[in-house]
Amino acid sequence: MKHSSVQETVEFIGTELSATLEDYLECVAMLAAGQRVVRVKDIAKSLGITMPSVSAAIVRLREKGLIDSEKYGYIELTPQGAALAERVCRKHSFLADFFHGVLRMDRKSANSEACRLEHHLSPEACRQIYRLVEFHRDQAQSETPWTGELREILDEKPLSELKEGDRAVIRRVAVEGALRKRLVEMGFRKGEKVRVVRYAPLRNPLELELKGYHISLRVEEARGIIVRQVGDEPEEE
Amino acid sequence: MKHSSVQETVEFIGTELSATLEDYLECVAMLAAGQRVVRVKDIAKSLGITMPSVSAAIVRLREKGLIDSEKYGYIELTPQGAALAERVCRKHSFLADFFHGVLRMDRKSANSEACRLEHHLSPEACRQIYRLVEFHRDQAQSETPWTGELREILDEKPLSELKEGDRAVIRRVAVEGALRKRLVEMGFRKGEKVRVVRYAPLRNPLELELKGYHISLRVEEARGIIVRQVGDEPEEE
DNA sequence: AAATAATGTTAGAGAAGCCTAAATTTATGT
DNA sequence: ACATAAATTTAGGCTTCTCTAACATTATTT
Ligand SMILES: [Mn+2]
Ligand SMILES: [Mn+2]
Ligand SMILES: [Mn+2]
Ligand SMILES: [Mn+2]
Repeated sequence: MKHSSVQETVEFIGTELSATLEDYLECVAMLAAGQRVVRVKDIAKSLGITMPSVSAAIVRLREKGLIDSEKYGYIELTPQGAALAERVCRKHSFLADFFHGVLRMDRKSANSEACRLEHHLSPEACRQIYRLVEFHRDQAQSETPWTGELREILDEKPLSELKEGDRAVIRRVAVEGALRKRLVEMGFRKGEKVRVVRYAPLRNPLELELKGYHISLRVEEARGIIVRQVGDEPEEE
Repeated sequence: MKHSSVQETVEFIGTELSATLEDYLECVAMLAAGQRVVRVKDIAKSLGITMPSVSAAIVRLREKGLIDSEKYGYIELTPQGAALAERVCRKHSFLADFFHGVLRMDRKSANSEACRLEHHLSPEACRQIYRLVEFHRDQAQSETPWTGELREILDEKPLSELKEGDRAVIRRVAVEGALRKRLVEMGFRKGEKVRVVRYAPLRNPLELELKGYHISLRVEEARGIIVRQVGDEPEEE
């Protein structure tokens, strides 16, 4: 109701949504999948935005024929809206797979990364990333050596980036000179296990556990110790 | 001049630029590298934006202490501005490497892709992609088999996506039934070379050259023929 | 069946970013 | 030097997206 005549489904061309509106659509789709009905309140909560802003966004989406709702009522996607939401979700999902599965970021970061990028990727880039993810999964499954090598590289990070409670194995001490000598003498050697016990209030120094002893290190020093995080990520696929 | 006291360089915290402003900064840096002076006109032309809009953006950037310029005068980056621009450029550059070098997109698409995404990637994602690019380059250099396999996969595209004049080798016919039989009988077989002679005004049908003969195909039919583009991309690294 | 609470909409405002049209300033040519 | 051209800024307007405060509707209690 609004368009007068033919070609409502065919006229699918001028469908260029802003990143924001795509997120609203995606959000509605996800909520709809988990609940009977979707309300302004749910969207507001889920996106961390006030209800009036959501209300206004819903109006914009309704004008584009992507959402169907009546005043004070439930919110539903039109078929067109659902189709678009589905597209966004697919992008989100395989981008998250890329960041988590291939690039080894934790699920949460991978998701937020995906949700920021999903609106800016061209279809071609999507396709190529999708293929890369699939290829990588196949190769990882057949345990080709290169996927292991890559993982080793990707899992390296400076000790200073761990969070409280994280455990890691030391890979190398990436500083030279006196500091290196000091660190090595303290026991920071390849293969050794460390655990972050606690950050001081200002994140400096940080307290570590190494071979049963507790050691304090300044963040600048910890930055030079390259570790491989361990124990995390219970692979909740 | 504006901030009254200490810590102008140290206070580097609240430096969250919008995607737009990052692009302005990047643009100024690039122009500055290629010319003696940068003017509003140059930026406007380079970004495809009107001069008044650029003027306004310059004001916003000057307020943030990232650009130094006086009315009707040249535009320069402050040290802080240059530092930020440099960061954006680095992101752009290795993202472009990712899309071109790893994902096999053509340079132009890779660049525009990179320039859209560069503003939305977290530092962690940046680092991981950077590592992936490096790893891939090393592996491709030592000609490991998997990089070749991956390339084969990434280079596949439907015949319908080629542009006029493009040449390609057929990899497979990805349809079943009568249409498949017809296409195969016409000569669309694995290993055969094709060239796109011309698209009809409405992009349908498209005229192809196959084994010296000219053949017309509807786009829907061409979509089912998976090819590997060839001859393009003179590797202008 | 009120009264109260929860939810949703309206009104109004502000920041970013874009535009066109109209000054204003600087550069250039004779 | 002065007229003209080019570049820049100002002024004013528009869209998108956000917010708070106030009002309206719907749901829940009592
Ligand atoms: Mn998103
Ligand atoms: Mn998303
Ligand atoms: Mn950019
Ligand atoms: Mn860029």
